[in-house]
Amino acid sequence: MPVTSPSTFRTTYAEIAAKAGVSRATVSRVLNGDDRVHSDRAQAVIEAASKLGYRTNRAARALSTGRTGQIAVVIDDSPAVLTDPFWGVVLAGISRVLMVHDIHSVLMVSPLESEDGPIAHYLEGGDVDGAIFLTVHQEHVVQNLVKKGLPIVVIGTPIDLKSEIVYVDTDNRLGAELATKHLLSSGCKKVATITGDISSVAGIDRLEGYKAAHKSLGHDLNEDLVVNGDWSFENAKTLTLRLLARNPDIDGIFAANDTMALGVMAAIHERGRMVPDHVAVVGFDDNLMAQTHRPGLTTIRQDIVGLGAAAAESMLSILQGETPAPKILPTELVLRESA
Amino acid sequence: MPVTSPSTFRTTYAEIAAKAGVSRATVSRVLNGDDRVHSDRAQAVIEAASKLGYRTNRAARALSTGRTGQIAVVIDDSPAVLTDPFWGVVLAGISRVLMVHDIHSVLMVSPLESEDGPIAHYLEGGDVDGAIFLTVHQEHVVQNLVKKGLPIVVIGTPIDLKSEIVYVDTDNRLGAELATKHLLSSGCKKVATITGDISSVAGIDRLEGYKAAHKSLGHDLNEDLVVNGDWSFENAKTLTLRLLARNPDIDGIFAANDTMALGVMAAIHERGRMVPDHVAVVGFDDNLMAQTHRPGLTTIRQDIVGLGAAAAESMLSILQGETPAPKILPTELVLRESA
DNA sequence: CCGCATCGCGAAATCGGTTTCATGACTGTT
DNA sequence: AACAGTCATGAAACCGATTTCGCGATGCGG
Repeated sequence: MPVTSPSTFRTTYAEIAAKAGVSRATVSRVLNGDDRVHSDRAQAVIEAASKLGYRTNRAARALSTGRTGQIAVVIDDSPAVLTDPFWGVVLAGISRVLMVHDIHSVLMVSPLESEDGPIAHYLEGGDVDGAIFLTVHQEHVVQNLVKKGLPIVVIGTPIDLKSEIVYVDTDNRLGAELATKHLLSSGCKKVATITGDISSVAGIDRLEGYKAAHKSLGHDLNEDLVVNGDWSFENAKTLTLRLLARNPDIDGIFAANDTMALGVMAAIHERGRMVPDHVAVVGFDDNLMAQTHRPGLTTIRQDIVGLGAAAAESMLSILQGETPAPKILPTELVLRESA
Repeated sequence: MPVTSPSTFRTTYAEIAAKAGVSRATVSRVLNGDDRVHSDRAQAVIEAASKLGYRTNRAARALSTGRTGQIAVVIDDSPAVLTDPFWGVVLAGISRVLMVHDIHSVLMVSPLESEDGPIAHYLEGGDVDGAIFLTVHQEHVVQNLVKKGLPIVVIGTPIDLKSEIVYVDTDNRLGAELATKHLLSSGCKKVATITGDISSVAGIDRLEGYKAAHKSLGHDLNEDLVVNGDWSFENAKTLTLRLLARNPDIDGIFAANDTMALGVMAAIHERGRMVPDHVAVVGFDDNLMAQTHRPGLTTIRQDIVGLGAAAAESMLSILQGETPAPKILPTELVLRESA
């Protein structure tokens, strides 16, 4: 149907072929870097293509090769996720890498409820060559897609299926250890932690890092100082108030993310105590709020762009038939005023 | 090239046609809702398609119809943009609407420097049916694409080309007026404003709203109380310190976004003054920080998801050959502690 | 100088829907 | 009962790039 679309002006191989005096097959070979073409002919093709302003028609190529040149990026459609600046930056990391390889990122914002939900539906439809998941609640859905042969990379460590799913993640354990060690070695005697959601791997790992730091520095572990949070500001604040009431002599708190660290500081202030003089606080993530809050939040910086880039690179690797090992990215302690 | 891809198992019209005992043409008609097919045959086709788990091949369809069923979403690749939670939410709004119409969002994260930059390149390539721009610095680049017939929607009001570009925006002027009126009518005598970047339309409009509120409530406008910021925390803080030094009796400040409002509050505290007792503060956006900061920030809420959804709907409308009018979304005052 | 392997290249088939066009069946009119 | 006009349907062309296949030309060994 000749919908008079903007693409009316697109050049095709036929035109290039005519202009360069070769066949369409040769045009294809040249433009795809097949070196078995005489250099003068190749030159002619390249010139013709550039003069005519040729753009390859991805649909046609996809139909012919079975590869779409597109990767789905799947994000959970919940306010908590989309509101988090974290994912925007990850997205940028992914997009940059893929774009260099002439691959488009197709955004799918939707709850990945079930195996036959809309997302799984789309992904199985063959519209994309693979999928990168930014958050995974339903591992078996992912596993199912993997089994069907769809190249998949997950950002964040899987709980059960570490060995079956390609993933990239921040070194949560070591980061948390760094944070806790900083508190312990800068003089704190009694360091508590507000954990993240400990049904998530990140939550678990950051807690383990906290414990490892104590062990490694020869400090006793007091289970009373470990409080299970849920990554949110309000909850962390409430928990901290309760924690400080029970243990007034706490002089350091490691919050498993920055948002909670702000909640922790709010609670400390509300109790009339000072950060860091009375209680030192360290967070995790180094998000914008860590920088803009006063006092500035000492925290663990993740390489967020790097996380996205690593995911994209793992995807490229899978597409080339390899099976990349999980990638764990290092973290870094950022010193500000809070500890 | 028969790359043994996951899509090896895809059903085609040929198989459905065979199973239903009709021709491929008829399959196409039925699956595209052409009602000129006997209902029993149509039924047979539908059943066969569902039994075989048919998924339409978008590449094939695109090649045939010239429409890709994809819309580009273009975001500026700068930390300031990607770090802003705002855009993630807009993205969700866009994606939701488009997905309902079976249109994919292709993410393009890149600086849109010039008319022959990579983005313009892609967009002209015909890989997408249209483009939604989340931020626009170079209006002429956009205009150029519009002239070439590419359906385009811009989020945010254009500076020069209001009449030539389809856009959606928040009612910045009225929102700012609301904010300022709230300050003035709740007893503030001397209300200053830290503007956004006044080379942007949002910056200008929010400033105008500030002025309109004064006029409307019969307050004099003191140009000394208008300070040009740049949307950033640090800058706002510095400017506020200077402002308060010059005008110690300021008792209200309207910051043109929440990030700056936090900077304003930081400055106020640093001067040993209290929010809102000494100086009341109102922001704009209602982002996460407005909610988590203590004291809670009174601010103007934008319907961010709505902004994305409106953009997507305008795009759909353009794709149907219409020329939608600009859409300006209403705002709402959110009362918290800061004013 | 001849035969066989190699090499560059074009003709044509292919990917999977969509759409035009022609055909045969059927309806209704006189 | 014959004829024009609908109508549902299938055969085939088409979208544009890729790739197989085979042909003619060249290069090499003997």
